Amino acid sequence: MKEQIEKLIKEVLKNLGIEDEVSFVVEHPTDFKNGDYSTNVAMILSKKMGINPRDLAEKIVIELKGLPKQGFGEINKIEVAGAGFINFYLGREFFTENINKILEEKENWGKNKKGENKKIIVEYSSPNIAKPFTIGHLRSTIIGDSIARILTSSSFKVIRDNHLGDWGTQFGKLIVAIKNWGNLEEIEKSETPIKLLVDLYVKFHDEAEKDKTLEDKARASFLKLENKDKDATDVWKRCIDLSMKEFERIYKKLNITPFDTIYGESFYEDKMKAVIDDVKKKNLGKESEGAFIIEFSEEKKLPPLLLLKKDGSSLYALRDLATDKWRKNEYGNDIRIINEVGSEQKGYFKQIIEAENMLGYFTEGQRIHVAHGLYRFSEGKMSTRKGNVIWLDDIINEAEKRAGEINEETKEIVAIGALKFNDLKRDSLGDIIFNWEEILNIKGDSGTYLQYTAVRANSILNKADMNRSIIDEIMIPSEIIDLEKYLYQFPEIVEYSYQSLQPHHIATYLIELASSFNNFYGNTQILVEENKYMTYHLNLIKAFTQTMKNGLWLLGIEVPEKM
RNA sequence: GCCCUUGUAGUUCAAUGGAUAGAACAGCGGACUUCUAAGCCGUCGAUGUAGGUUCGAUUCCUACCAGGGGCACCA
Repeated sequence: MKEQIEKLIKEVLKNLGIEDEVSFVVEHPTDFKNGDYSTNVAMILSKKMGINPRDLAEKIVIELKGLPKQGFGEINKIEVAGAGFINFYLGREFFTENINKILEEKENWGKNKKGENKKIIVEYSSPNIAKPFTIGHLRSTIIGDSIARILTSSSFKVIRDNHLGDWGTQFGKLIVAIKNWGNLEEIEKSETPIKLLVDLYVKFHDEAEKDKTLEDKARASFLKLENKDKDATDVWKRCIDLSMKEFERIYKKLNITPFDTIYGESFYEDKMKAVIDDVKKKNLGKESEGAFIIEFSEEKKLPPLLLLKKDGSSLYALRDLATDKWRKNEYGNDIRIINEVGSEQKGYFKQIIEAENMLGYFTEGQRIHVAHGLYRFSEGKMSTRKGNVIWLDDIINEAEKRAGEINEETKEIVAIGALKFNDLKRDSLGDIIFNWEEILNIKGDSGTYLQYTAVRANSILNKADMNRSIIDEIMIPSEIIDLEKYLYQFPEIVEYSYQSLQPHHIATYLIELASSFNNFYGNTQILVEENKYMTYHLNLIKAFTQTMKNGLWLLGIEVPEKM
């Protein structure tokens, strides 16, 4: 439609003797009452031509109306408005056709698309072994899962990768802590093994402030691990088993799509040497204060990237480079990679992406860091090291308690929906100040509102199928209603979310969609007999239910049977 | 010090350079034995400051103010 309108306008400009390229746009006005499409062409041109924009717009409209009819049979009305906008109003047939399309698409929408072999890795969640799964990890998990779903619906072959933090000096710290103050057998028998491991991790940092040799001991322990020391490896493996059990339980509870690959950092342990070789071959490496680093050109304004410590053991960056090199070999040169990771790592990812360019691994745009802000207390940052964290379990329990006060049966699905929506409704870049009331919101702009509205629409359909009820008094409205217009925009919203890799556009859209439904059907009388308007309404409600379901699927929010 | 990022109603969030800045919560005021109250209707209320670019700026640019984050052996 948009292209059609653009074509018509270009034709008119030609007729008016304007030959130059004009960079006008055709778009949806923000307000439905300003039409379905709108163009600013008159405002762009008016200055150049020295004509009042409204007069020019009128002129263009007259020309438009003078064109042969074919090509814009679906346009009902063309109007000049505001400062010189030309607004196009579409007729009912157009929207009815769209609703029929939605009803037909039912079975093969989005998630069932085969994919056109555009492979993309979405790396998200990536919790650290033996650290708590707190609200901090929640964001990457929820947003990453949603982005993966959006990409799937946009015909990508998505590879969901959980890049576990199962390697690094932290394990040295943990091994030292277990040796000094813990007992692994007892931890394994405990009901809350992860909490005990975290306690030890926190204790390590407390003690390390008093005893400076502890940090060195931790580094030594990690070096042992890298050298495949038997005892160290045993402790490491047992910690991983404990953590994985915990993570799997949480993913299931959160309705996160199962990962395609779960390769921890340790998986890439033997793939790092190849990167060092590449760096040396390209002469990009340098020794500095005993460490092995990559330096960037001055105009990049990036600090050097450390690959190896002075004791020769590896750093995060080297493991990441090894990871991406391996992925390229495994999935092909065209593979795209998205890392959904906190914004505090923005600078780091700039370094990684730049380094991979220099190494010739990837080209511009192939590697993307999707950043999200952090959950914070109003007093400051959450930190595992300091022990001031909020466990995800506590949040889920509290959310279920609140949802359970209204309906015990649906409390789990509602609690998770509320939690997820609260995250997905906002631009992910900003920080979130932790607040119980906000995070567990089940009123107003909430996942619960969406679930509830979807359930209610479904329930109308069920009653209608039983031939008992129908919507009365509302005949077919003479004007196109907002609900129809919102339904039409769904694919564009998904496309926009995909382009910007921002699920929140879908979230806010769904709120508007649901409101427009409630606005129209929220206060309706029910009749017990059929009438001739039934098909219009039932199709509209069906299309609505279907779109809500698709939209909520993109956010990873389930719809209960009843509420 | 350098780099990144965020400032929108009392609060939590929207807004693809467009039209009267859109919701929700809280506040105030309503409707109603229903498919639906986890809802519906009405009302009050906002772009950090100062410039610039533009026909048009919450959006782009500059400076300032105020938060948050990063910057060498953590990840």
